[in-house]
Formats: sequence, C-alpha cells, structure tokens
Amino acid sequence: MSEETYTIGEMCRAFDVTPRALRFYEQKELLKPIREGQHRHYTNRDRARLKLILRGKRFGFSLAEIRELLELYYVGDGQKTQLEATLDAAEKHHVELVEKREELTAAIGELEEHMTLVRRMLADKGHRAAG
Amino acid sequence: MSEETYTIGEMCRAFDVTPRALRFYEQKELLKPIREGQHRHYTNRDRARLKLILRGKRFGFSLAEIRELLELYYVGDGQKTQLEATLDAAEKHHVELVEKREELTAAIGELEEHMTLVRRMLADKGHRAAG
DNA sequence: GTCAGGGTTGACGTTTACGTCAAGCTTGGG
DNA sequence: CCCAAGCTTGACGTAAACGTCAACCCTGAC
Repeated sequence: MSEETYTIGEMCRAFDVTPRALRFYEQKELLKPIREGQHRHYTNRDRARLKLILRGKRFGFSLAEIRELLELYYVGDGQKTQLEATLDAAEKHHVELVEKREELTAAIGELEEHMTLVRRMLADKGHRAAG
Repeated sequence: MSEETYTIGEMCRAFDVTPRALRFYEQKELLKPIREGQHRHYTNRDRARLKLILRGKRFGFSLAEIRELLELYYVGDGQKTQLEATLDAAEKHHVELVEKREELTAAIGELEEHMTLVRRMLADKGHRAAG
C-alpha cells in the first residue's frame, strides 16, 4: 500500500523544488529516502515530511527548527517517556503557533484599518472633485 | 507632540536589536532617522516602522518584501492615482496574509490531531500497565 | 556503439542579514 | 587634562540555504 516510491525528479516536479534542495534537506537529516545503490527513492513518508518542510519555510522557520518540528511527528519506539517528551514539545510548539496566528490576526486587522483610511481619503477626493 | 526622538541605543534596548541591525535597515531604506550631524535620531514613525519590520521578519518575510509592505502604509502626497495604487497593493497583501492565516490554522489543526493521537497512545499504555 | 536523459558526488559561488572588529569623533565627569 | 560612554563609518567575516558548475555512472532508444 505504502510501497510506492518516487525518484528525485518526480519529487521536484510535484513540489516545485530543485534536486539540490532535496539533497540539502537530506544532508540536514530532514529527509531520509531509501537508497538503492546510489539512487534515492522517496517514500510517502518523505512526501509528508517535505510538505511540512515547505510549510515551515513559508512561516519563517529555519531548517533546524523544522527538523525539531518533524521530530514531534515521530513517535519512535512508542516508549512512554518518549511519548511524554514528544507531547511536551508538541504543546510548546502548539502555543507558539497559536501566538503566531494571533499576531497575524492583529496584523490583518491593522492592514484593514489602514485600507479603510485610504478608502475614506479616496472618497473624500471624489466629493471634492464632484463638489 | 510627535517631536520626541530616540538615540540608536534607546531603540536597541526598546526593541532588543543591535545597532548594526538598525543601520542595516536604514541602508536598505526601511528606516530613515533624522540626522543631526553624524548622529541618528529615531522618530515615532521609525518606531512604528521597526515594529512592522520585526513582525514581518517573524512571519518569514525578507527585508525586501517588508520594504514593500512598509510602502503600503505610506500615503505619500495623497494623489488619487497613488492612493489607488496603494490600495490595490494593500488588497493583494491582505489576501496573502489571510491565506497564510488559513494555512496556519490548518497546521495547528494537524498538530492538535497528532497530539490527540499521542495522548491516546499514552492512555493505552496506562491501561495495559494497570491491567 | 553512442547518445540523450536521468541520476550521483564533490566543491566552490551567491544572497540575505546581519556580527565583529578597527579607527575615529564628541561629550560629560572627575 | 584625561577618560569612559556612546556614537560614527568602513570593511571583512559568517551562518543559512541553497545555486551552479564539473565529472562521472547507468539505462533505454536508435
């Protein structure tokens, strides 16, 4: 089921990234494609991770931070202590993300205010031109 | 009223940035403090812009992008064509921010799902240990 | 057989966003 | 007078995240 793999070229086309970037992420231990001789075979797990990587980048996280975030999604051997540690870290990250969203909401609000102001200025000009 | 200015050191303490960063932002035309001889005097306008700069950075925008964003908040001479252009750009940016917030919401949702999963795994372990 | 179309590993180059000196001015305090 | 504190302008250094070669291997098509 989850047996399908993808070449580096397929991954690049699917996610609009360069081979260099994928190899770089691998070197930074963000991806671990299967090796068949020299060649790489990316699994669905790699696809999922890459999605998270690219999303993380859009939110301004460094690759080092993203690497930690990816670990939140890895339950490892499922040991209790490990799960608890994961959950702990996940909660911290959750708080971070929620705060970020609040700040983003504030920014959106300010921009809307400003746009309203500019619209009023434009309307004003219209009246005076018509008057 | 809006006459108060601040030295570079005061700015640094207030916003937790280095002098180097402020000079760098000035070089990139993100800030334009008043010059008295050699020395810089930051106005309240500079403070407002710096807030936006730092916020933009937290959201992963480059300084070049932030510079454009700052221009959205500058109404210039208030010419109709200029105001319309500003409004146009502001609307585009607004869409961008809203999309970003939606993506962030999705990310938060996924993280919450994962946390629920991990919690269930932990609860499971508890039951088996107790059983 | 050779040739284009993939893939591979180095290894050096580049951009962004500053850090980190060096060398110098100026101003209040003792 | 001298000094520390704070400011200034260069100018070189650096970390992150790749870009961009070069040089090589493999495979299927003609």
